[in-house]
Amino acid sequence: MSEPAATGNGRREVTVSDVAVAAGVSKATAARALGDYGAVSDAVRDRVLGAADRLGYRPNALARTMSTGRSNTLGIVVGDIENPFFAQATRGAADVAAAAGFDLILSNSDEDLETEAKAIGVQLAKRVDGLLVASASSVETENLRSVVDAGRPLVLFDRTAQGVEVDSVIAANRSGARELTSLLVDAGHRRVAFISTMTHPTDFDRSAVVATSSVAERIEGFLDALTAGGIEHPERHVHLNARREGVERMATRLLTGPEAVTAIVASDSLIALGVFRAARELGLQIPRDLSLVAFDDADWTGVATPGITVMAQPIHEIGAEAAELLIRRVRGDGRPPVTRVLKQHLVERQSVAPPASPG
Amino acid sequence: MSEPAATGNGRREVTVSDVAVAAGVSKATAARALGDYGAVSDAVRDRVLGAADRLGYRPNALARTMSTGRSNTLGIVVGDIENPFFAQATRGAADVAAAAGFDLILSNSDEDLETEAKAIGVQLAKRVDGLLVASASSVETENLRSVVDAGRPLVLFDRTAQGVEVDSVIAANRSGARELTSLLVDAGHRRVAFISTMTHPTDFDRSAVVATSSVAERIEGFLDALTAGGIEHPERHVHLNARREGVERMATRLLTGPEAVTAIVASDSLIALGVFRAARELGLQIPRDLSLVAFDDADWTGVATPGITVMAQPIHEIGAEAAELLIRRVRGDGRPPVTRVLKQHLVERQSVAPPASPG
DNA sequence: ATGAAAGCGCTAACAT
DNA sequence: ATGTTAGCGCTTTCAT
Repeated sequence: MSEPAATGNGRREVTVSDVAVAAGVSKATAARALGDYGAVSDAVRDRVLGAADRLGYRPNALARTMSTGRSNTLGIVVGDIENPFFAQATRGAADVAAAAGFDLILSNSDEDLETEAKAIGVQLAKRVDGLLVASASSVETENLRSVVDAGRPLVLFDRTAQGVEVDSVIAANRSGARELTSLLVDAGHRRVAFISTMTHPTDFDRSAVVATSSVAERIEGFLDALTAGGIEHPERHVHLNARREGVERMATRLLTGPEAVTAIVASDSLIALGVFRAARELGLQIPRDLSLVAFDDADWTGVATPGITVMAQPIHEIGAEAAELLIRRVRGDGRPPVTRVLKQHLVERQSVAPPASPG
Repeated sequence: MSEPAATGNGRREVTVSDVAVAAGVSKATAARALGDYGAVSDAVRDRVLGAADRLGYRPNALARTMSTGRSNTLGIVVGDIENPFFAQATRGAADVAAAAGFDLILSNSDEDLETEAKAIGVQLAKRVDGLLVASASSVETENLRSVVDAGRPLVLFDRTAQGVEVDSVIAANRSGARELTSLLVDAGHRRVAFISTMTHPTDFDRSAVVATSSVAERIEGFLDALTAGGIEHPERHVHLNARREGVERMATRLLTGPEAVTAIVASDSLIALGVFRAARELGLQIPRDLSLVAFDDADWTGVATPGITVMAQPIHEIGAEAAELLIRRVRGDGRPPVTRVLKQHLVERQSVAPPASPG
């Protein structure tokens, strides 16, 4: 340990001790003045603060965490910060955290369990006071259990997890999907596809367990609507693994041939964008040749021609609410876990019409 | 310090000492095995690792940082993570950081100097090994100086800062703006407006110092093109403070009345979106009634009707390159600071046409 | 109100 | 190869 507290350029950090010496008081007194706790006389406080200022003292949050056991930091693990959904949810959480005096550490899981495990490991190692996670899997929950086992408060958002008894904040995906899909069915569509990028080992069948609960619920709502519309084998209309095949490629496949679909429900706005592009590429007009609806009121859905009808989620609020619940837990709230379900709302635009050739 | 290492639920953390005792070795040996450094016999390593596993040992990264002086963490301060530009740049940086074994801590500055100061303070307090920042001001640089003074490596991205001698990664904004604006001027437009949300105390005049260097450079390029086109008083065509007035409101103002502009250069894709909406609201057709160009190849610019002609920036690369430079500095690179200027490239779509009533 | 000293969990000399 | 010990910067008893 030749230069323990040395920075890259070889300069040593200014510590409480340095300030104490400069102010002619004990370390403890200096620390009290600097950390704004305990009792310090005004005169001494001024002297200490002055010295700190002069020396350019910067508190070491790590050392503080070491002795107090609290980091005043929350962690958040999202699929991909570039996804506008996660960006907005993160912003909602960050604002609440900041208002409560907490910092936020962000990690991407890439919707991959191993990457998620690493991300969580890092956060735990950094001793965050609590963790917000949109888990890569609602079924394989060891990653989440490890957080609970480590004794750290955990709040799930966007997705719940089976058998993990913690607070969760999600949207009413099933009813939202039902409403969205009904628009299509009621317009007369029979060949309707649901597209998700969710990774899944096989083709979808009714007994399948879709790893992400939010997607699973949307599928349920979708099936509800098809069933209500008297459409047989509704499960055959669900198409997963769009990431593997490529959204545009899958959309192109579904939109061509004798069995081409006349309507599509996109599981999120990124998928809808791929479908939109594929349709344009094929020379198909929305809504004449294809009716398209999606989740999330992304920027482009309002300015595209035609505007896309979407089910909007209160994304900021999801993040904010999750952060609020987490902070409450960090502060010692011991009530039984709650699951908050936030409403979605329909934004009708011009992307839905009856099918050209009914059937 | 009644329960120093206790977690929220009162459980005590498992430490190196605990593992050492369980494995029947000294703390140092256990630490060596756990931290994967120093020399440990295979037999002992297995024993230690086994014990650690059994006890559920989780390394404390904070303690490690305390003794090594390195956190293996980089900080990044952006204007707003919800802005796709920053989301992408952050992702680029995060990927490079992760590949090099660094974590990333994110803060939003809201393009506000005070908030930025706080954010930087937090990062410094957490002893990040280095800092990436897109500064709220390229002119008032005390925040950045404080980083340099603290001896932490600093890399600027998207924006440079006057008199702060550190690595920077920016895009070729002036030439990009010149090219983009020339499209308009060459098409015959004379009443062309440049819109930015940049806060500025007064109306723009030639001597004004625009706080954000990237915007300042875009303005220069814009003026270059107007001047080359023989347009007088080009500076009167620059409109700042669009955030204060509201982008749509400002666009509406500029697009109506006898002096209505026939073309607009939007300083970023969010502004362009506001202009697009305002135009639609006014019943103006692009490009017949209004030619619109912007920076950044955002999703919507490709699916809107008509497609918007944009100057695309290598956003990921900006973040990635910045992170690379920073990591190099953290590792001790002492070469003089460099400024990397990345090329922009034009994506021509259908939003530019000659003005309806020339002049 | 102030000071002395111990301790947070870890690493790094320095022995052995 | 392993153990002993000091120390990172801070907070917190416990005295005074």
